[in-house]
Amino acid sequence: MQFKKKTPSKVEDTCISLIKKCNTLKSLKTLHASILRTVVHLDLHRFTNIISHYASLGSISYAYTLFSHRDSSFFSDDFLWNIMLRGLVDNTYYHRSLLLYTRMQYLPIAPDNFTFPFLLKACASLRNLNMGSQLHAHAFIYGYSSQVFVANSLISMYAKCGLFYFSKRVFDKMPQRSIVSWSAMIGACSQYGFHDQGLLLFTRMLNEGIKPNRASVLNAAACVWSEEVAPRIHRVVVDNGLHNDHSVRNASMLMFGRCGRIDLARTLFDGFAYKDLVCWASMIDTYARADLSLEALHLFNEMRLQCIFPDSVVILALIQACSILASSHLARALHVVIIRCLPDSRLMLDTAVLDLYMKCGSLAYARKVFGKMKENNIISWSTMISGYGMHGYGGEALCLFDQMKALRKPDQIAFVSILSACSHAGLITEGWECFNSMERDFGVKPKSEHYACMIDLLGRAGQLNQALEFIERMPVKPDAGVWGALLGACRIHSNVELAEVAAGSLLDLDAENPGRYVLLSNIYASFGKRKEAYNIRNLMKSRGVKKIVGQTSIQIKGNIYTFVSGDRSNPETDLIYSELGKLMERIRQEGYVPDLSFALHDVEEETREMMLYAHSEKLAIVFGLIKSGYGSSIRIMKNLRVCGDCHTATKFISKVTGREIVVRGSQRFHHFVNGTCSCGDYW
DNA sequence: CTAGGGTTAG
Repeated sequence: MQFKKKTPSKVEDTCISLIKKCNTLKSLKTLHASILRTVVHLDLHRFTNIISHYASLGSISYAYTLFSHRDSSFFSDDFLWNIMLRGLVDNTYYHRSLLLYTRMQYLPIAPDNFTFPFLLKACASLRNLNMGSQLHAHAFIYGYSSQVFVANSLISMYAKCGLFYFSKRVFDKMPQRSIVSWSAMIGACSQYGFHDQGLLLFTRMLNEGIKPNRASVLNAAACVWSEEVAPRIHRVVVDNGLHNDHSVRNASMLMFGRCGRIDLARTLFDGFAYKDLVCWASMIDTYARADLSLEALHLFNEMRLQCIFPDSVVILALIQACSILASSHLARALHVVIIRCLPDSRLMLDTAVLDLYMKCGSLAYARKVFGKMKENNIISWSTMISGYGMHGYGGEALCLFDQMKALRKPDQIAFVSILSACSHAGLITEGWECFNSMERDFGVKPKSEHYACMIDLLGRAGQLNQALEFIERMPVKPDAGVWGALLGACRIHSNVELAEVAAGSLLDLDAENPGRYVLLSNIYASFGKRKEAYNIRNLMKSRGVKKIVGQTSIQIKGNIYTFVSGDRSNPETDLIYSELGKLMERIRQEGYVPDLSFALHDVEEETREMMLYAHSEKLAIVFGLIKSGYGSSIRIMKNLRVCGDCHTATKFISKVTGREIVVRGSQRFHHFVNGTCSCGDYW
């Protein structure tokens, strides 16, 4: 590129427009050299432009070198400083930008209203609250803290650093606000889960006559979680002509999906003339979160047919979908895709895969993935710990927890993982030790979930009265999980009085959960209190709560077979039932006694026993025995908690057949080997 | 020269 000599002012203009036209680092360097050859003394304006352009082309170190060797007459120009700060921040050199600001304070140069937004952005990205609030003070002293751009930056800085109420205070005190102030504040509300407040702000904004733009509706849409509100927001979107914007359309789609209107989400999806990757990812994720695994997988196939390659977000959505299906085949297939195609974001994907393997019962693979992970964070540790917990490996979980404690401060969820692992494994002393250390050693306040684990632990030990006392002494309000744990313990230890206490709260707190009614009714039935059992079932019906049909599935050679109680839909039904009959006879000889309290109550005893035999768990196990090679283990999955009678029967089956049987219930895994179960008969 | 802005693991 050649630089032509013209009159000085023209030269300067041309020069700057030439600088701006450079779109590669190489062309900029050539131009820079030729400018230096032609002009002896580079003026401030051109110098700044060159630095700015080096930064925007990514050569921040070059820009910084130029800046450091600048002419002494440019020394205290704030524009130049701002450009340098912007360059650093844009290139994610946040720390460096803050250091430069610190140096600036010792020089005769004052920050202006442009300076603060750059620096606050750096603090926000670094989550450096300390520096952020110092900058707030400086901005105040220099008189810029109410300036719209500065205040907007403060809002998002505080929001990112975890101080929602500081954001709110800045917002409330602003003498005037721009659309950006509103959308930043609404965004903060959605980030902190204050959805109603966010929607309220959005409405207020509209009432003040401010025309919504892209960002504001995106943030408002993220606050929508109810079917009634979603169409209203969508109308605002359409009325303001924002419905053709890609990101807005994707956000609307997700909004409908979140509110349970998968149909409307799909309609929007189908309406996209051009579907980008985010669009596919969002729809697949919508299906996965709605437990529509097969739809998610189907859509993924369609995506592949259009030659669109998945990214980590798509894979995460698929992992979610597979965890419902619990297919270890699919898990491995996905894992292969990750290893081959997605070397980035490995921590997140590996953690998700780890969790998936655990949920599919592939403990060995999970362990392998964890062992090979290059880095670990609190999430991956917790995942592995709760995975061990689900399988009843309390010792391994504790060992891992100890290792983790040396490296990271456990958070609330980490404690849920370890406490539930202790309760699943019956490690009572260890559980108490963990619980006591929470607040004492780590400053983590126990929440309801942690108490629920402890109730489970006490219940397992049969200390039901202590469990109740513990609940009464809880500093937080016991939730459904806590009472549910007590009710479960009452079922195991046959305590109808306490069951009634627990149910008293539970049937209000968790009124729409059918499992609670069924459990209580079973407890009554096991005490022969037919009338009470019947009443509970009636209460459930009158409240319009539908019982979830129990079903068990088993995978044979990549195909998934599902059974419900008394199922006769399998083509090999006759064989299954005749084998089932033989097997039941065999385990009876071994000492199995059917527990009729798990059958329906209003039929004859003989029929009840037949119905018990035909429970979905038993059908799936028998099918597995028929279809799999001798000696191989059998894996089945149930959508609900495993039935007590099936649990007993499975123990006997594992003994008489010599097979390992792995059952995934809704709460945990049961490994049956030679007549015993890993749960220690507390499920 | 400045702020907000679609999907992401326990």
